[in-house]
Amino acid sequence: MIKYSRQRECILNNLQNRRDHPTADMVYKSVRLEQPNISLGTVYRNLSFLAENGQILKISTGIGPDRFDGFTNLHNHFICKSCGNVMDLDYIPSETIIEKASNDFDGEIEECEMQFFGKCRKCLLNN
Amino acid sequence: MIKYSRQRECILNNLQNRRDHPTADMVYKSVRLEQPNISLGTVYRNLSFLAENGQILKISTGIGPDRFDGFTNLHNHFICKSCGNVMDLDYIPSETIIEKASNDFDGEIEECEMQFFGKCRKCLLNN
DNA sequence: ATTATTGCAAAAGTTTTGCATGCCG
DNA sequence: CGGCATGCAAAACTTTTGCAATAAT
Repeated sequence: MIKYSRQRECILNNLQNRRDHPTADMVYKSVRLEQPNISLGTVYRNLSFLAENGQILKISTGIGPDRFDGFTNLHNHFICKSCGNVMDLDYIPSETIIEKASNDFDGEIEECEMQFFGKCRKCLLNN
Repeated sequence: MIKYSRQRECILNNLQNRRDHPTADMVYKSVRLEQPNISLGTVYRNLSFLAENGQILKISTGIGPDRFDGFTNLHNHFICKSCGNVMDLDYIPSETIIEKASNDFDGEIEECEMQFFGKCRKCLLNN
């Protein structure tokens, strides 16, 4: 049974009101402005909880700590290999990817995520 | 200037002779059978080196530690949400994904990786 | 009253790094 | 010889967890 928690609500609100893709620690620092007593452990616990419930996305980029995204509409991510920042990419292939990929695979595919890597505009200019 | 190292060669060979997607520690344990004095730090350093040089792939799954892949031909990965194992998926969309995605994006996209999530055959049966 | 959730702090786990030594070119 | 690479161990970082206290139903 799931009980309401002010901390969880703040974390979800925080993620839904920003367009970057913060780390757990960034969420922690930001939420602490409203909830000064919240602990980092609680942030981690709720981020896991919300991600498992599909209310947020967890993004593992391979560059630094995991990132989180409060927007769960269908989209993909670009990851800058230079600065590690994550940006939204609204392009979605027109093919029915999961369906086609399932033909090749002996198990149950539920989700597909595309990650694009390269250099963001800012890092291109700073070279 | 890059110098030859027996350790690096062993690590690369090890990855190219297995079809799983081992963690750094798994590579370490395996390579240590031939190179008993190799250290975990050296394994990490060389895995990073090889991945940056495009000789191997680094895979961040979001479930446990990073995985590595000695096969760099174009393919994608399936990640079992139950056991965390990584498997190859040879399906490649027919669209020119990167080209199309670049239209939406203000930076330079170099690579695209697709990760499929779900349950592998083994985990489906064990329920 | 019951139990999910929290705060705190310690622990676990992964990856990086400093430094003296060894090995390749 | 000069400098990259290694082994070792410590450190840095990220994330998880145990437990007593707090808060929601």
